[in-house]
Amino acid sequence: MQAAVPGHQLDHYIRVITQTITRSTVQPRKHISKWNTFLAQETRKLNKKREPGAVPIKTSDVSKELSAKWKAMSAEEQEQYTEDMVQSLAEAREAKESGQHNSQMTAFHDVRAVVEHIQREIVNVNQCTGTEFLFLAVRKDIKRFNAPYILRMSDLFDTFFHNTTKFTLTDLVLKLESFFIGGVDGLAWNYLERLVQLKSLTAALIKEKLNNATGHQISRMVYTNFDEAITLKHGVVIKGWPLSKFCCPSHITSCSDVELLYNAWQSGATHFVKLSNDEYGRWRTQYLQHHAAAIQELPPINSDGNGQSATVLTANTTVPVVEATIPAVPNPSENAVPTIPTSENVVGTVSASENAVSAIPPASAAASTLTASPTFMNFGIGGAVVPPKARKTRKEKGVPRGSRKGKGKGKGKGKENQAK
DNA sequence: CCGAGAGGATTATCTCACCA
DNA sequence: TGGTGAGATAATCCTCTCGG
Repeated sequence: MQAAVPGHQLDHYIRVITQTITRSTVQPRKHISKWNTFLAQETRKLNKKREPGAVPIKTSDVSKELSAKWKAMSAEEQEQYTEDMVQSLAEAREAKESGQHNSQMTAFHDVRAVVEHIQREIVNVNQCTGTEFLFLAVRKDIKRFNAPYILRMSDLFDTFFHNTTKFTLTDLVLKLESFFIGGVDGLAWNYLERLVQLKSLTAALIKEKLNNATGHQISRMVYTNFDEAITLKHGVVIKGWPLSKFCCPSHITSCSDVELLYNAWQSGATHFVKLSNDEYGRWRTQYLQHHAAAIQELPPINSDGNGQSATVLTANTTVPVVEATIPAVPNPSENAVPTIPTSENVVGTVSASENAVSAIPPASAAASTLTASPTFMNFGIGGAVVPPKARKTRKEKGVPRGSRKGKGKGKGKGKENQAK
C-alpha cells in the first residue's frame, strides 16, 4: 500500500488498514485550528499541481512559506478562507468518533447481545419448570474482547464443582478459556500467568465500563489523579471500590485481590456513575474549592490545628471519588446520586490516607453484597471471597534491592541460590 | 518530534507448604 | 530435615498517551 500510494510513514498505513485509533481521535483538540486547516488546504492544492509520480509535498515543506501568507491575511480573511474546511473537518471528526468500523468491537457486541438473550430465555425456563442451568461462554481467540461468562441458576453449582474438582467455577472458566485460546498448554497455568491474565482482564473490563458510563471512547483509564483526569473531564465517579487501595490492576500484587476486584466490576457491585449536570456542577465547585483551599490555606491550617481536609489534600495524593457504602440490595438507579461531594460521603476526594481507608468498604462488605445478588449471575459471583492469608513481615521489607543488572537472568536463579 | 508520566508486563528473589 | 516448586513481593523495564 505504501509502494502504491507513497507519502506516509508505515504506521499510517497500518492504522488505515486496521482502523485503529489515532492520536487525533484519542484526545481531539477542543477547537479545530484555522491555521491547520489553512495549511492542509494549501498543501493539498500544491500537491494537486505537482507532476504525476513526484514526491508528495508535506506540510512541513511549505509551512514557512504559507506562514508568511497567513500572517498577511486579516483575521476576517482567515475566518472566511477556512470556514468551509473547518466545518468539514468538524463533521469528519464527529463521524470518526462515533462511527462504528471495528469488526472486533462488532463481534463483542454480537456476543453480548446473544448472551443476554440466552440469559433471558434460561431464566424464563428456570422459573417455569424449575430446571437448573449452567451456561459458560468463553472466547477462543485472545483478540476477542469478551470476558468469560458464567450463568448458573443455583449456588449449588459452585458447591458441586468445588467439592468434585477442588476448583471454583471462576477457576474452571478461566482454565476453559485458556484451553480454547492456548490449547492444552494453556491449562498449565501457574500463579503468575493467572495473575497477569486476570489483571489484564480486569483492566480491560474497567475501561469498557468507563466507556459505557461516559458514552464515548476514553483513551485510557487513569487511576492516579482519577478525580482530575476522569471525574473532572467526564463527570463520572466510581461506586463500591472493594479494595482499601485505589490503583490500577497491574499494581495489585495479590491474586485474591485482583479476583475480588474483577468480580466486583463484573457483578456491578463496583461501577461507574455518570453525574447529572447539577451533580457535576456541585462536585466541580467543591473540587475546585478543596484545591484552592489546599494551596492558599496550608500554613494557617497547620498553625491552628483545625482543617484536616486541607492538610490531607497536601499529601500529594488524589484519591478518586469512591462511594462509601455498598447498598445491601444493589439498585443503581437509586444509589447513583449520593456521590456528590459532601463532607460525609466523599471522603475520597479530599483524603489521601486515613479517611480513605475508612471510606472504602472492606473486602467482606463487597463479598456480602455479591452473595445477596440474584440467583443468576455473571462470572464468579456468589463465591466466597477469601481474604489473603496474612504473612510474616519480610526481613528485607523497605530495604532497596538495587540494580539487578549483571546478577544473571532466569527465574531459577533464586532457587539456585537457595540450593547453595 | 520529544519528554514526562502513567499503566502494564516482566523479572529476581524470598517465603512457605508439602513430601520423601 | 532438606529438597522442591508454587506463591508472594518488589524492583525494573517496556509501551503508550498526552501536551507542548
